[in-house]
Amino acid sequence: MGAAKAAGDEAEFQRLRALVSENKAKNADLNDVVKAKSTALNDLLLGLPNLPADDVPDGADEDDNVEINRWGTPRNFAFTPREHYDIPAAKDGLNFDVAAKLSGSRFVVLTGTMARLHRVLAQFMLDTHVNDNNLLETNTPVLVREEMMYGTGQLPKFGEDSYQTTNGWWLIPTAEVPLTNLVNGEVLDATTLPRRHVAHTLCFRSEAGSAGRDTAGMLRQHQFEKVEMVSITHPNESAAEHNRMTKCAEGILERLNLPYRTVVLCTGDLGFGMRRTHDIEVWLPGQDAYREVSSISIAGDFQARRMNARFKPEDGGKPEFLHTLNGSGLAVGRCMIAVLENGQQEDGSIDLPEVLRGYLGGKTRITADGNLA
RNA sequence: GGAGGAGUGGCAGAGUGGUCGAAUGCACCGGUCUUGAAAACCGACGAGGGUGAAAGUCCUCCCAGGGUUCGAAUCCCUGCUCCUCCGCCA
Repeated sequence: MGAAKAAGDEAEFQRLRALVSENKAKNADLNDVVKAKSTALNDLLLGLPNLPADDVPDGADEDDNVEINRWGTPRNFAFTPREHYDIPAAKDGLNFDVAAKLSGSRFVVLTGTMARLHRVLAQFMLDTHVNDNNLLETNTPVLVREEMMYGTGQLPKFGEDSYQTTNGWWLIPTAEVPLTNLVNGEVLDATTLPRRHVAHTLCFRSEAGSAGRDTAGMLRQHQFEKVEMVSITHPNESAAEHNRMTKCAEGILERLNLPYRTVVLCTGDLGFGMRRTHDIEVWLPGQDAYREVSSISIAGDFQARRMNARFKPEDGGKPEFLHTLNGSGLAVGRCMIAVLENGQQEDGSIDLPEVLRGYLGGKTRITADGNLA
């Protein structure tokens, strides 16, 4: 038509013009149909969970998880060990009442030695991951766009578990969201893989559906701190990376001399977007139970597909989807609970792990009245 | 928060309604020249997807999404991002 116009052939131009106009209406109708159907299809696809890896054990719930590692021996207590919030050395520094005044239930105000221990634990974790495990320290926003929550799989199905600001940002429930979405929409050079990030962030969770569970102490909070690891890998490397990350997390507990066990989640307990998940559970003598301090998962290409995150193969082939993995390394608050409960003494004081001494001015314990000594 | 301006290939930067997926320069790549390199010169040179054994071929893409039009990089609307100024704040 451009040619006809340029040649000044007005008759041909008008004929073509009418023809196009006619087809245009049909086209518009068809486009509407396509759009409606593809939106519906997309919604369905976004609601589909990931496929478990072949070696994930079948099972209905957490009782069917399979232990794959156990480290350390729980101490033999000559007295009945207390829960963290009842230990004299910790009691005054964990203030749930004043936190309730400020913010409501499931919050805590830490003061003095508790605040310092909490901070120091996070720093110890970061230092270990950066210096010994070669992860890239990363500091991210904790408010993210909605599409990032789709990218890692929190949305569309699990919006009620997180918080959203009035202008549309989401508060991250885990640093997995910003760290993984760093590669959202990117085509990476294969030679830059793997990418290994670690970040210490606040996390926010509504804890919808957990009413009445773990309400005592600081085990389950709306706001907590976590050191998170995220690896972006070539598909061939992701399985090995999963084990590497698990060791990184386990290493933190070993250095802190805290007994733990590692389980592989069965199909029934596996999260929406994950192929295989290892949970690391630390021994809490006050509860006489192993409790989760870390969850390390391989998403395969599940998140990468949602994010359209790809890499260019070294042989120059077409871009392929990356694999993404994430894991806590570790939940700071829960880890502190373990330090408190495992180190408690009959006199109400707490012996601290050796590795923290350098962070605590050489001090080795918390006295029953809450001071470092 | 207010007022302006801008988003084009790896980078810079033309293009303001008609064979534009897009000038030019730089970078990169191949070659000539050279003992070698540089310079100079010649050539090639955006991305994603479909199809194909390959050569090729088709589709989509000028921040994103809508709209106007027979036709949009170009006009309109919305969003996002960046820049400048003012305000405010850590």
